[in-house]
Amino acid sequence: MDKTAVLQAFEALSSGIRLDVFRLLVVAGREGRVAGDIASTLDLPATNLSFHLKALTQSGLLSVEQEGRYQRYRANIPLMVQVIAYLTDNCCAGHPEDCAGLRQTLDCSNEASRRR
Amino acid sequence: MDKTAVLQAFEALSSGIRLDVFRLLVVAGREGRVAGDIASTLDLPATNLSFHLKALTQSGLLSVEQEGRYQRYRANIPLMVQVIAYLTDNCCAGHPEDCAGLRQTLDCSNEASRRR
DNA sequence: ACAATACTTCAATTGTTATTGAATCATTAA
DNA sequence: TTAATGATTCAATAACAATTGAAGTATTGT
Repeated sequence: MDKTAVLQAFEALSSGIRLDVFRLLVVAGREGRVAGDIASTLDLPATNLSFHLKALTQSGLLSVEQEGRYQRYRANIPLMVQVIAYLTDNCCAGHPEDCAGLRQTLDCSNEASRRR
Repeated sequence: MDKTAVLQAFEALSSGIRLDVFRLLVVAGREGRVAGDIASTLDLPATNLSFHLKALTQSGLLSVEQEGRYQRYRANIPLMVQVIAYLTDNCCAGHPEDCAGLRQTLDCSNEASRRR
């Protein structure tokens, strides 16, 4: 994973609007959401949302697919995982207990995470 | 975990210098590193590094401790974990297989992660 | 006490990012 | 084919972040 890609991802996530958009699409999963749907959910002018969707897409965190006159956006989960891996790389070198919470937090197949 | 805290963390990580600093300290672990040490490792002027250390510290991603005339910085791993949790929250609702790579990637106590 | 070292703050400049309304493009419905 | 809808682009303005050198504060060594 190269640093500039990770940086672009963090830049993309460092705006409140884009963070909301991305999280919305993380939850939406495979189905994704079309732009207008996102705009009304987050109560944003189309022009401003478009600006942020472009930034997120250019960072690679979102993908777009055209559906007639709609644009369907989806979160790129594998990229998200790679970014996290880059950040946490070697995080507990010598002291695995320091980041014990990490595995637990991220085991999204367990009960606790479903309750979160 | 509140959104503004997460945003501050992403803002902090969205600069190449701060990303390098943070990762350096993630690897350094409990021991941390003093400012001058970080400056020489990353080849940065003290004044510029100081600016970025302040931003990282204000975001909560770093802690500082004074040691005589030195300032020792450490990564705040629990906050990093919370930020990741916020981002990945509900990431595989209904489709656990979509983020199967997540658990594996982040199991830093396993062999593969030590080799990364 | 004085000088040196470690680091931070300040102020000025430069560069980058966000927001908005108007205009545009593409697709669908009448 | 004309009108309506969904979405993006453009240009202008406003807001914010990064870098630098000079000055300042705190601690240690002589």
